[in-house]
Amino acid sequence: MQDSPVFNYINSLSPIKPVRSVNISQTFNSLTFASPPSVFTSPHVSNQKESRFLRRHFFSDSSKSGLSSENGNEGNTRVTTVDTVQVFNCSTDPPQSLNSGSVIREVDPPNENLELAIELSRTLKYDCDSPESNPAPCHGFETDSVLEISGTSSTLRQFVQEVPLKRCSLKNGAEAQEICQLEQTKEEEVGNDWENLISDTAGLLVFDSSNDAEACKEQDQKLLDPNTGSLVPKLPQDSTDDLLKTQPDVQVCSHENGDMENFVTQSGEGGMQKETNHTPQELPSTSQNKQGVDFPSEKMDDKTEIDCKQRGTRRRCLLFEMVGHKRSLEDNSNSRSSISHSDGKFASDDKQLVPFKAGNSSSPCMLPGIGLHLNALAATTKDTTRVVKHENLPSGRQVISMSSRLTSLHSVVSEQNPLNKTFALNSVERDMGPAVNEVQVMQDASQASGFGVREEFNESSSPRKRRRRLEPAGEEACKRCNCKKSKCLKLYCECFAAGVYCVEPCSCLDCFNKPVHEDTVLATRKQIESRNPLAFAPKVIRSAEPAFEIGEEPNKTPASARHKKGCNCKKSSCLKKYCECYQGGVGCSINCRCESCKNVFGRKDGSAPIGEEVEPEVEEPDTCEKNSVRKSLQISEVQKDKEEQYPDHVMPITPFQICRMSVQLEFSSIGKPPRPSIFPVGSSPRLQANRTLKRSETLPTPLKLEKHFQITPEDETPEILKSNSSPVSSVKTSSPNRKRVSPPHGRSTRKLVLQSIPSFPSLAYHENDDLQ
DNA sequence: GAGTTTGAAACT
DNA sequence: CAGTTTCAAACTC
Repeated sequence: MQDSPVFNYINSLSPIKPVRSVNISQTFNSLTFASPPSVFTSPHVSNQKESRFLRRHFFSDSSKSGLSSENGNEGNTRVTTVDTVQVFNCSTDPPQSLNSGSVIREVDPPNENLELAIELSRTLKYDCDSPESNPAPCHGFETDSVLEISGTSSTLRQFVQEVPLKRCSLKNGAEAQEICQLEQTKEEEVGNDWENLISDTAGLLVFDSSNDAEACKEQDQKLLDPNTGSLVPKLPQDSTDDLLKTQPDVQVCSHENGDMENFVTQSGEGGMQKETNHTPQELPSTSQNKQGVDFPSEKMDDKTEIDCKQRGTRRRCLLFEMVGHKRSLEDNSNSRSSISHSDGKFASDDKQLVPFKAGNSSSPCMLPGIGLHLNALAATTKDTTRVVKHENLPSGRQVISMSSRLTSLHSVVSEQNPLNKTFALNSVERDMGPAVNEVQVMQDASQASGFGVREEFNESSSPRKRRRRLEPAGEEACKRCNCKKSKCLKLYCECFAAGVYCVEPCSCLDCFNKPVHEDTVLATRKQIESRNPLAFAPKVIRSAEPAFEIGEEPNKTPASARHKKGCNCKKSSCLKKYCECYQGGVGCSINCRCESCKNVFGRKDGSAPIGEEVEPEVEEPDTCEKNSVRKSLQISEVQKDKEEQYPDHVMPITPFQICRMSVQLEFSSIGKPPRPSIFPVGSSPRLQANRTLKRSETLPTPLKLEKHFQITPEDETPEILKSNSSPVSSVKTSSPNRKRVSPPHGRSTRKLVLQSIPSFPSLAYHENDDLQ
């Protein structure tokens, strides 16, 4: 690992790490809140909420079981965790009622975001922890806490704050009161500190990402210092010694396995630290627990504890990252360090994640796996089954990335075992950090054809995860090729045309559109592009204006949305999918040479489209994708509704796109097996063209793209936009799903984003900005 | 599932 | 650029 370029890259980024913690938290916030572009903003919220619920349910089930076991088994630490759980329960339930009320109050506004972040982290944790290694207790705790937290939206804060409190107070009945007081004081003092808390927690999470206990410790310490530097100092204040002595919670965290607890503790610590900062007095009483956990610095136990904590944080980081990857790649930067460290765990996590994903949409994102993961992600987003499949599938689909990095990575990943892949991907992606945006772009591009958009970023290769996530879901679920003579190296092949590798679901013969033949694929792509630079560009271009206008019904394709080349139908009357215009859900235009055009979406002659009736039909073919996507989108994003929903309905974007989006969204179940991974087309002009189109007004792809990207980019995008107005960000911002999933405030991600941003021109972003 | 239809992609 | 061939999806049975 250390020798790996990725690791080096991460190291180079190391300076940022300290900041990351804070940044990350912010990124989450931004992601959850701001990230979504204007279009997605509202939807994000909704998505997040929904996702929460889903996650909650999922977690609740698993977590509950885990809790029961954990509670019985674990000692102090466990108790603390239990307490935390109780606390959460209290928040919801009257009994302890510590300060749940007050806590909730504070939390409420940010609750969603926090919850999202927490959930994400949780999900990530699950992923990481879930694997066999972790002792049930730890997981149980985390899950429980998570569940509870998720259950009570307000709990986030509580969760963080309470966790420490819990530890401290759990044993002591009065502690709860103290905690409540602390929380209250915190609330009063901190006021909006919850964000800070989040950020802190995020930082912790970042640390957690690293799996290896030792590495984690080291890194964690390092990271902690920078990130939670405040925390460290605080710890002493809190009289960590007492805490440590009193609570061996650290022990509880079985280094690797105990991560769950660690997470909790850490999260609590994060909150505690802040809290402590604010309310040092209270700390002493409750601090014991906290300190024990938090301030292991001096004592060996402390160290171990710290490690555990760190681990926990790391995992969280991973979790965030994971989340981020799935939903928003933004966090990549943050997770980098953690990721690199946690590789081994990741693999396990990923595996676990898969199941989780299935259960939760959260899934983990899993970005983890590159090809597979991406596919899985896509699949997972929609269906758990897919996720599983993806996992099972070694290489799954991969995006074809022109960029050397991406391609190489993809190839490597694809070749690697699923776990390894996931891991590598994660690391790579993280390294790629900026690439995240690219990934989205890639996805978009891939959808349309496009790689081109990402070309710039392709180099960064960050897009992979996103791409994978996005792409796989949509395309995989939706499409498969059945090529027999083209070897899947011609535009006849839908997979190839979509910029994705063929996957198992494909029935193609002599397929060369696989990561193994990456070189061939890329060469062929280049050749085709040389002939037609727009060959891989989306066939349907929407002008943002009309398409999304509220007034228009989704069914009707905006005048702006039209097929790139126009159709040439003669017998189908543009009423069947033979017609690319119809298939794309757009009306025929002057460019069409069709005969007896009866396109429901709009006739060549300019006659008004039939209207809504058409949509269903058009969508039907893609129903799986579209439906899932739509649902997810609708649920998730209100703002986007106009654009997204309409786009989905109206915009007949390529099914791939839809599928991908849906995948990214995570919600949807899957319909179809994962699709080929997207090619990281390097420098295809397409991408650029697409971007331009988007900006200019390419409706279809942009929408989809936006959707895909929404999650991660959003958070970043705003910032980015502010700073650079990178296209990538815009794209990402658009994807509501990710936003939901990862609320990363992630400043660290910001960094990454920034990098990526510059490279991309954010076409979609403009729209988003406008919308915003 | 096999066969037909269709129109885009590829080729000349 | 037009015409032809190839191809695979869409469609039908």
